[in-house]
Amino acid sequence: MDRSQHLGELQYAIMRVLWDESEATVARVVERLPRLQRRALTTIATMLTKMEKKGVVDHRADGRQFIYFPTVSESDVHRSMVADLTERLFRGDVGALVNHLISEQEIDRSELARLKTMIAERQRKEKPNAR
Amino acid sequence: MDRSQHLGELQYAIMRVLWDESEATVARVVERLPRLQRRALTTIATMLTKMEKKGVVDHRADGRQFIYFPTVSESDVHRSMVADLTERLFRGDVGALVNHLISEQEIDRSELARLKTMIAERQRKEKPNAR
DNA sequence: GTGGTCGTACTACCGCGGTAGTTGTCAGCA
DNA sequence: TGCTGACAACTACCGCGGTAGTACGACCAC
Repeated sequence: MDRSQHLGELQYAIMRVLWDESEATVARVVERLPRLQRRALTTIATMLTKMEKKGVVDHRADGRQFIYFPTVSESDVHRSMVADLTERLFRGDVGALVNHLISEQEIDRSELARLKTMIAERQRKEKPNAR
Repeated sequence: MDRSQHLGELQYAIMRVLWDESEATVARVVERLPRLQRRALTTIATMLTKMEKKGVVDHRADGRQFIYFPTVSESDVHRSMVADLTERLFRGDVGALVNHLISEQEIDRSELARLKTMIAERQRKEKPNAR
């Protein structure tokens, strides 16, 4: 099982470029990286190699160049990383995490209202085929 | 600034013991660690030393022994780690994270209802002194 | 064909979580 | 007084994210 598609800061930034562009050469990735994440070409190339070994990207050759593309979606990564944290910190209790978010984290009134709507929406989709 | 009170798996398990016991010797920590996290005494001692350097625990001497105690609370750590992930994955948008949780993560009907109550509760506390 | 450029491969290194053996020290006991 | 056991300190290593220099192969321009 290829669990642990946990990505570091830079790796995630690289994935963002790839998700955005669908595919890109190393040079293209570097150029699309936000200033703060910008690194030497070789660094990004190394990172991409490691990420390929990990299975989150793959590449095909175009002449001399390698064109990299993602093999996992952004929501795959989100799911995996959020689930990881939820497990670590709240023994997998998603409700406890949400509770933490609305009680301990900065969140304004309009946001709260938006969330209520989201939940109602979700309930509508859930109710009909309740198991 | 002592940011980054990000804790690894074992470190968090150690903190859990410390929060639970208020303070403990190395031996006591080992003995209270869940089976899966149990490690050699020296490993825990090393870990505690590193954690002290990081500022999440401190110790006092009792004769030959060191008694360790936490210097940060569990909710401090939760806040810090959750904020970290929110920043990384959702550009700090807490609502986006909650949205992800209720739409992508496993969550059942009764849980959904519980969350609605939590939000309503929170709104009652928020509304009066709306800025 | 020979040198410069482009681009990947290889290698090395840092920091940190994690893991634990070895060493040194001290207190209490024989 | 000298041994032993309990502890902390020190040291070393692994894996991985991150960082980048250097080597090397291929292609292009002259």
